[in-house]
Amino acid sequence: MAQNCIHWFRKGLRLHDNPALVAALRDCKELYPVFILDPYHHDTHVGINRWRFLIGALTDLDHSLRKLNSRLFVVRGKPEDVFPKLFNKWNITKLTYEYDTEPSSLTRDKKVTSLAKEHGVDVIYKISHTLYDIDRVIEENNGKPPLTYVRFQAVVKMLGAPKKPIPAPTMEDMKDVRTPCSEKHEKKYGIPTLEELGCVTSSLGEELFPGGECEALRRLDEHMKRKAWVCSFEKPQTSPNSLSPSTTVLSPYITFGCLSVRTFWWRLTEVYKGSKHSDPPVSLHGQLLWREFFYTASVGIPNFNKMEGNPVCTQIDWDKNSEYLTAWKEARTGFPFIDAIMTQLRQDGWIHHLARHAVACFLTRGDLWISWEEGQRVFEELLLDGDWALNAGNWQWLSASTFFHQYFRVYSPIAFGKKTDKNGDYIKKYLPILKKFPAQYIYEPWKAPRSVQQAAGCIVGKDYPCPIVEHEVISKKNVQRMKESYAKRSSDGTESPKKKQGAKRQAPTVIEMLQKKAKRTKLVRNSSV
DNA sequence: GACATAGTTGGGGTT
DNA sequence: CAACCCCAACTATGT
Repeated sequence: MAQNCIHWFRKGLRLHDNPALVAALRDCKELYPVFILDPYHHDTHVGINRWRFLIGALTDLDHSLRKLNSRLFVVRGKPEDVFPKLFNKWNITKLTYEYDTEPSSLTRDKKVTSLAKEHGVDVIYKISHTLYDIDRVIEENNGKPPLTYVRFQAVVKMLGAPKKPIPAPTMEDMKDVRTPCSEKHEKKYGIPTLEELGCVTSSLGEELFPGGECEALRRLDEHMKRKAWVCSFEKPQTSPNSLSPSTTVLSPYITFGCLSVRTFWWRLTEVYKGSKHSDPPVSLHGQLLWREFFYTASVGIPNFNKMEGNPVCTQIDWDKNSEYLTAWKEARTGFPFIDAIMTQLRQDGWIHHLARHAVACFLTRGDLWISWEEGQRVFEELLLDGDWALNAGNWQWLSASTFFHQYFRVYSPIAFGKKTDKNGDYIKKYLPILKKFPAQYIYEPWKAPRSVQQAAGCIVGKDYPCPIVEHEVISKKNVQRMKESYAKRSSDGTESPKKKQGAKRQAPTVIEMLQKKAKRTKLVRNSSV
């Protein structure tokens, strides 16, 4: 019963904890590890840093596969065009891949699965991108995704601890397996270069977070050695504007699947064992559960990356303002804290979670009143850890559209950063034009007297932009606009009353209600005396 | 009085 | 100081 198998790498760019790959190796004679480069799918929202990370991850994967006497095949084309050809060419009998909950992936995988059936190819997929089977989580919560973290925690508690990761395949597992390779392999199936992907490499900065499974596991080891740090980790206590990251930055590796979340989870469990440690939501375990929380929401809520047609998202009359949007995107808002963060995002491909809060609030409900969908698009392009579910979920959160509703709490683009960086060293690192400004004015350089601006060699309005909005004024106005949107939302709810079965109780008359109220207050008074 | 359902209230929400 | 909504726990009502 020897099989010819394709293991299809998409996310999950790793050998460790890869159950679908292990399934491919069972009774396998010929193994073809494939990654599909779809030029139609990938051209729009992927920035150069993300491409570079992917190339790193694929290169590392190919190296690891070579050590197992195999190779990676990078195939150019659309999956639905590519697979029928490969099935025939390699006499494929089995296709394996890691389950992906993204709607566009599900559509794609459905197509490929039916093509496989037509070609007599067995399809096996396994869950290993998330800690839990997301559909199970929703089922456990009576068919609806939890909308609060507390509720989510209660649900996963009932499901028990996540599955343990499985080890990477060894030479022993590969002893009866071969990967036929032609001499034209590099030319036909080689890993792409940035040039092939149409990237302009002249603006490329230092590679702070190189892609790949080896790098991921090395970084994981490094962090897990810091037992005291791991055990005391509390996300809200980490700084958004430290000069080097105050958190692990393992997220890009998790996004691409260079690192298994289950491996991360169980390594943390080991480190925690027998020691006092922080707990969710603020702990490192808690961070992985946040990811799971948003994955669950993204699976259970239709149109999760949009406002319209998204049943849990508050409908807000966002402005269309390309001038503001461009200023935000290109780090020209005139607020140094915001512009520094947007510069770091573009250059490094990573910014701290709280920095994301600051710029997201600023773009949407705080200052510019631009739709969170615009911000989502920019993050998707620039973040190395840009993840469909997390990006959509967090943008909804920060814009107070879904999950979070205390819209009157607005981040100040001036005060927020000062808490952890009084001198503005972070601003000076990413906006060198401001580096000679005294700390007193670094968060609001427009307030500096002309003489100070001259001494700093930076005239506001000429060398660095004036603030595009007056935060104190606009943010108050926006809170009112939020209030209106929320009012509309709740009145819409009552206009279409839910039909409730078996509602046998009559509505009380006004008099009855008043009587009841009187009774209640009386009771309260009596009991409190 | 047991049970089911509707309505009310208060506490809390990762920063 | 509360504004927002969600949820659990409570009370009230009806079978």
